[in-house]
Amino acid sequence: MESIPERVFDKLAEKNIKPSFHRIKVLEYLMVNKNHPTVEQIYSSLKKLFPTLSKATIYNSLNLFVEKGLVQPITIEETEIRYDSTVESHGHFKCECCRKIYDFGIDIDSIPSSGLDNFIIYSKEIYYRGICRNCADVKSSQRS
Amino acid sequence: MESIPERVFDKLAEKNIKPSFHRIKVLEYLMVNKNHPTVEQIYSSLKKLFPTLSKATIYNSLNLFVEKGLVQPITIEETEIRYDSTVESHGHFKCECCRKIYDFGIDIDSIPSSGLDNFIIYSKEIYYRGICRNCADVKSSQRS
DNA sequence: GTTTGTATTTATAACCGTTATAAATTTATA
DNA sequence: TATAAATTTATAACGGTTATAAATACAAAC
Repeated sequence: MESIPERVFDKLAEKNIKPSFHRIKVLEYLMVNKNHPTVEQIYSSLKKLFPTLSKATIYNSLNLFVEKGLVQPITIEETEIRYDSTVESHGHFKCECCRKIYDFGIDIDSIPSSGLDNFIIYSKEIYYRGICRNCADVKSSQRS
Repeated sequence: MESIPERVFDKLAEKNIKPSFHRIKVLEYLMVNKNHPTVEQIYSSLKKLFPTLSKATIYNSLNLFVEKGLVQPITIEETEIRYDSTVESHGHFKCECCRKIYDFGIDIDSIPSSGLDNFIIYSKEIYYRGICRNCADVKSSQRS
């Protein structure tokens, strides 16, 4: 099993992205923090380690990663984009109560669809919204 | 078969939304124009008919409709929200070439998922991205 | 028909995530 | 070391959305 720093280098090399210091740190952050962080979250975390960091660098890096298919943007929020370094098939669930975004298992490619004959499909995203188990538990215990 | 004006009234009544003049016009617009319009598109169209219309009214009406489950917001675009008066199960495909958003048939509820035990699910959205048939045709004919 | 209170609409400022721009810095190449 | 190219920084600008307060429309009570 490769370590994360090793996998960061491999992923960047695989997509022909020059492994600059900041790009490495941004991708590493995404691979360690699987909680679908926003630009602001990535920026404020890395800023503590590297005080000269600019927010534009986060945007530059992420936009490059998305363009190259290394990272998936999650548009489940209306206000800001979240990012996920896992591009394999899975869904995202947003709890309307605690606002947390959960991954869940789903095999998107096994789902039959109609009306897309001769369409070329690059990516598929599945978003569910509702109340997560934790919040549902709290609510039901409050009720009793 | 009910006419659209009749269905507009029924839908509003069903959700206990007072049928003000502007709300009727906004919902009617969404039910006639099934092309997932943006706020700007709705506003500029209705503005021609009712010159005193304010854009805030469009936002107010749409936010109310979404809150009441009458209309579905589509967040497939990174920059702006689109709206769909069809809340029944279907997917949205965005062409990266012509930017058009297509509906397609898919039975979301038949798809097995894992990791959401005891989660309460309110809504499901499926977004595909790629190249639509029209744009794919143009590209392949250019190539030859 | 007034009067009074409430809901809706209008107009506009403010907010905030993102993009654009240009200067500064770093990195690569010769 | 000199030159060119790429990256990062700092900040202004952009644009979709929300917030605010005034104006208007609507409803109920008298």
